[in-house]
Amino acid sequence: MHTSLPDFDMPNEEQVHLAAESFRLLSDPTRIKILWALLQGESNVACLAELTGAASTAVSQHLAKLRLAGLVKGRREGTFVYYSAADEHVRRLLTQGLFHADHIDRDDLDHAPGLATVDEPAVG
Amino acid sequence: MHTSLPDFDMPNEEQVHLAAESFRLLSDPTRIKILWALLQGESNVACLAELTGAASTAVSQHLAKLRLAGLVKGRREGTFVYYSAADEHVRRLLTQGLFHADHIDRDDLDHAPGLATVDEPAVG
DNA sequence: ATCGTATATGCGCACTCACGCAGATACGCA
DNA sequence: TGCGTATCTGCGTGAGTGCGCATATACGAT
Repeated sequence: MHTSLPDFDMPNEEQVHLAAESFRLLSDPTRIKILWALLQGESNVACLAELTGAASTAVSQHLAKLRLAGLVKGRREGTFVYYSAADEHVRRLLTQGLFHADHIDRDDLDHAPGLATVDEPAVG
Repeated sequence: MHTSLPDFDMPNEEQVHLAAESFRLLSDPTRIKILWALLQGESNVACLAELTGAASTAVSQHLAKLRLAGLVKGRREGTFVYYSAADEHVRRLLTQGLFHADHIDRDDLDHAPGLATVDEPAVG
């Protein structure tokens, strides 16, 4: 049936699921702004709310999810909680996503597929 | 109020939105499998359905969304439509996401379970 | 102890999404 | 022309999600 690709390499179910979960956490504009801000320095809920234009409660809920996923970490100082991005993976993912957004070649028009050529120069 | 960061750099609203949309498209396990398969060679709906374990209609709908977003492109050959990944951005994003899945440091549970070191997916 | 601020959480609503089903469409073949 | 296969699309359903509101908690100050 599906022929081809004898040595086909499909990631583990769990790995796929985790990746999907990570992407899902990055699929919200408010969370992207929050993470982008945290990549430039730690901040607290009120500050992030102002920077992102979202309500404090919304920011807090977003931070809770990001913290559960391990994408951000919090440091309490008095009544404030200063958050910061967890690691460089977040930066890479987010940077790639935003960079990708600048290079999107949309063909949401019908775009009859008469083309071929799947040439893919090796990635560095 | 939010002090700090005088030269704070926040991406455009549109760029954030586009990035969120891209991430949202990558936030589904079935679509991740589809894209991962297409990164290793072009394939058709039935083949992808078998590889991913999803129904043909579901795969077709996923491919439609991915095509609208410009992440995949289709080439018709008779009754078959052979899909392939659009560009290297998809590969980089997906690879980073799957690679990131291996290095997640969750703090909702004390630590990740077994998950025996799956070597980084060989790209290119 | 009480009060005020900063943050977190439970609840409800509106919205989106993935999936399955059925029907429509495109293409090759006779 | 008609038939069979591959793919696409419209509709309904169940599950998930972001947000706002109200409330609860944590901390410092008095």
